[in-house]
Amino acid sequence: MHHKIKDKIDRLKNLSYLYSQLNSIQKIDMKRKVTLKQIAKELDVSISTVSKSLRDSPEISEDTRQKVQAFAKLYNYKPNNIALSLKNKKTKTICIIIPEIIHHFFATVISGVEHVANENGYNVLVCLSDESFDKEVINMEMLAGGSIDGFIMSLSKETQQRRDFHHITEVINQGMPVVMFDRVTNDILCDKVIIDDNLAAYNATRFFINKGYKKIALITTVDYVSVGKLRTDGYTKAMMDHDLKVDPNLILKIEDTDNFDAQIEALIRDQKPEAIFAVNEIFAVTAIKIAGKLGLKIPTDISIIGFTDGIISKYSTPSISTVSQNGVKMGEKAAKMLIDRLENEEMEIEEHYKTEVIETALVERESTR
Amino acid sequence: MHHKIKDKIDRLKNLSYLYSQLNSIQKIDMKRKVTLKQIAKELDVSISTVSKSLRDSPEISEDTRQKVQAFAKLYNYKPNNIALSLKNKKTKTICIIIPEIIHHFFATVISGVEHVANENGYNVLVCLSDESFDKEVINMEMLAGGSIDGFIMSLSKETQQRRDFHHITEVINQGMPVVMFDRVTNDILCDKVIIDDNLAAYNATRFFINKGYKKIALITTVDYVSVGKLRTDGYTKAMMDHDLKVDPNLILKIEDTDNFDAQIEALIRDQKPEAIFAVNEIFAVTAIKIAGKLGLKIPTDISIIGFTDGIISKYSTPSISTVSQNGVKMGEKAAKMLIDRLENEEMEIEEHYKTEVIETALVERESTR
DNA sequence: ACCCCTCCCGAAAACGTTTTCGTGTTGAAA
DNA sequence: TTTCAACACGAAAACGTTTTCGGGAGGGGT
Repeated sequence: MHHKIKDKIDRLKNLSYLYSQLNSIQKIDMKRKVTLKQIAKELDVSISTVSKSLRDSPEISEDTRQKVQAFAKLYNYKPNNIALSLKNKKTKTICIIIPEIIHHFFATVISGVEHVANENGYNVLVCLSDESFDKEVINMEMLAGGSIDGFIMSLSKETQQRRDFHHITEVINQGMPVVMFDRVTNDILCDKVIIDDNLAAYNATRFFINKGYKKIALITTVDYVSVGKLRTDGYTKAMMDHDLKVDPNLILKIEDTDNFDAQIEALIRDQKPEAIFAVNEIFAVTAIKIAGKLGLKIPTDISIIGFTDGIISKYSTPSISTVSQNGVKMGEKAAKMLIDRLENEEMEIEEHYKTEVIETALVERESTR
Repeated sequence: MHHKIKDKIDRLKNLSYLYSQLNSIQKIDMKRKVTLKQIAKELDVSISTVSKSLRDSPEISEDTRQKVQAFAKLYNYKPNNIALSLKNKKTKTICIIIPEIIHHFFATVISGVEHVANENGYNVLVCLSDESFDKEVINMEMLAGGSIDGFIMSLSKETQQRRDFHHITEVINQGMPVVMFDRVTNDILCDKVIIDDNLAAYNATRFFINKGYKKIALITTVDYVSVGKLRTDGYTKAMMDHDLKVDPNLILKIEDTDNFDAQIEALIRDQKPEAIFAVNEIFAVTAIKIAGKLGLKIPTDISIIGFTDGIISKYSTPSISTVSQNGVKMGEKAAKMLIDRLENEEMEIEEHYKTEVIETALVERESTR
C-alpha cells in the first residue's frame, strides 16, 4: 500500500519535473537572480538538498545531485555573495583610501593593491579623501559597518595637519586591520609600508654634493606633510654632514599646490642655484620649464632631481632624474600585509606590527650630468 | 500565584540589568562589532525594540528610546551594512571596470565616478581588466553575484578584438544596469558615454589643413580598438573632404604599445610630414622627443596634436596641443546615468537607453602655431 | 520477525537587520 | 463595572546562504 502511494508520488514528481523543465522560462523569471529556494521549489526538494548538491556533498545521491546541478546551470545560478558575507562575517573586500587618484603615484599603488588582492580573491573598494579630513572620516565610518574586511590608507593632508586620528584608532579597536602607506603617522600602531624618505633625500642631495655643487636648492612642501618633512630633513642633514651651510633662501616651502610658478621663478632668478632637488614631479618639471624660460641650459647651467618616478619625469624634455618610489611594489606589499593579517586572524598575534621599507633608487636621466 | 512568580522574575531582571550596567565592559567584547541582539540582551528588551528605538520610531516610549540610544552610543553601535544589503537587496556599491588605472585618462574617469557616487551614497569598487578578456569576464561574473548594484565599464583591448560580449549581455539580462564609456560597442544595448571621436579627429585634422599643411601624418592604434578606428576614420574623412590624398605611408598603426619609437622615427625621417596627429598622449610626446632628436624645431618645422588632455601634454616641453577628452566629466555622467537607472528601477523603462556625447575641444599649446 | 546500519534527505538555526502584526496593560469614557 | 482606544512592546517573517542534526526508508544479518 505504501508502495503504491509512493510510486504515484514519484510519478507525479517526475511529471512536475518534466513540466517544469518545459515551462521553465515562464515559471522562473529569468530577469532576476535565481536563488536556492526557487530551485528547491521547482525541483520539489529542500533548500538544504540543493545547497548540498551544488557543493558536491557526499550526503546527496548521484541522481539528485546531477538533476540539481543541471537545473542550476540552466538557470545560471550564482550564489549570493551578500548572503555569504553575512554568514561568514567576511566580505572578501578591502578598501584603499587615498588623497587623490589623479596623482600617478597613487594610481600605481592602487594597481599593486588590486593585483595581489585579486590573486587572493579579494575585491578593492577605492575611496578618495580629496585631502579632506571629513571625507576620510566619513568614508571610514561608513565602511567600518561591516562592508569591508580591512583598510589600506594614506593620510590626507588635512588629517596630517590636525593630527586627529580617532577614526583610525576606532576602526582598529573594533578589530579591523589597517595598513598605512607613504603618508603615515607614529601616533597610530599598525602595519605600515613606507620608503625611507629621509635617506632617499639625503642620497639625492649627496649626489649633487659629490658633483661639486655648493648652492643646492630645495623645493618642498609645508612641514605637516609627513613625507615632505622627512625629505626636507634628509636634505638638511646631507648639507650639514658635508659642511655646507643650509641657506633658508635656498629652501622653498610651497603651500598652495595650485599656484607656485612665481615662487619657483623667483628662487631660480634670485638665488641662481647650481642644482635643485624637488620633492615631487610637478615641482621638478615646473622648475625645468622655468629654468628653460630663463635661458638656462639643463643640465649644464643647472641640474635637477625630482621625486617619484612617474610618467612626467620619463616623458619630459629633458627627461628628469628622480628618486624612484615604486608605487606598485608599495601597493603589493601593503595588500600582502593586510591579507596576511586577515587570513591569520585566528592566530591573533596583535601588537606585532611591522613597518616595511621599500627601497628607492636614483634614476639618472637628462636633467643631471 | 502567577503574580508572585512574575514579581520575582521582574526583580531578577532588574538585578541582572543593574549588574549588566555595572559590568558592561566585561560583558560586551568591545573588540568586536556590537549588534542589536547584544544590546537587546543587555537591556533586557527585544531586538525589535532596540531597532525601533534607534530609528526613532513613535512606537517606543521616550524612556526606553533614550536608554537604548545611550547604550548604542556607549558601545559605538553601527548597523551592519551587509545585513542591510541582504534585506534591501541593494548594496549601494557600483563597480567600474577599466583596462588600466595608470593611464591618466582612466584615473580621471574614476575620479568623476567616485565623486558623484559618493554624493549619492554609493561606494565604488574598482576592477582592472589589464586589457585581458578573461580578467574582465572573471570580474564581472564574480561581482554579478549580488555584490554590487551596477557596472560602469570600458572594454579591454582583447574583448574588443574578440567581439565576445556574452558576459555583459548576461549581466544585463539578469537585470543589472551597465553603463559603458569610451571604449564601447554597438553589439551591446545599454547606456553609454562617449566623445565624438570621429568628429574630434576630423576637427584636429582640419585644423592642420586650414594652416595650409598637405603632408599630415597620423599615428594611431590598430583598428580593433574602437576609439582608434573612429579617430582614424575622422582623419581620413577630413583629408578626403578637402581633396587631399590619404597616403598610407603617412599612417602609422601601432600594435605593440611598448616598443614603437623606431616606427615613429622612421615615419618622421622618411616621410618628413609637416604635421602629425597622434591618437594619444604617449604617441604625441614620443613624436615630439624624436622630432627634437632629429633636429626639427617645433612647431616651426613640424606641428603636433595629441589626444586626451592629460598631464603629459601639459608639462611636456614644448607643451602639446591636444584634443581634450574630459575624463572627469565622462565619469560623472556615467555615474549619474547608472544611479538614475538604479533609483528609478521601479519605473523599469527598459530599452530606453541613451548615449551621451561629451564635447571635446582643441587645446592649443606650444606644439602648434 | 527483529535489529542495526547505511543512505538520503529535510528541518532548523545562524548571520544582523527591518517591519508587520499581534497582544497585554493602562487609562478614560460610558 | 464594562468597553474601547492608546500606548508600548515582543514575536516572527523575510533577505539567501551553510551546516548540524535528526530521522525515515531500505537492506542485510541474526
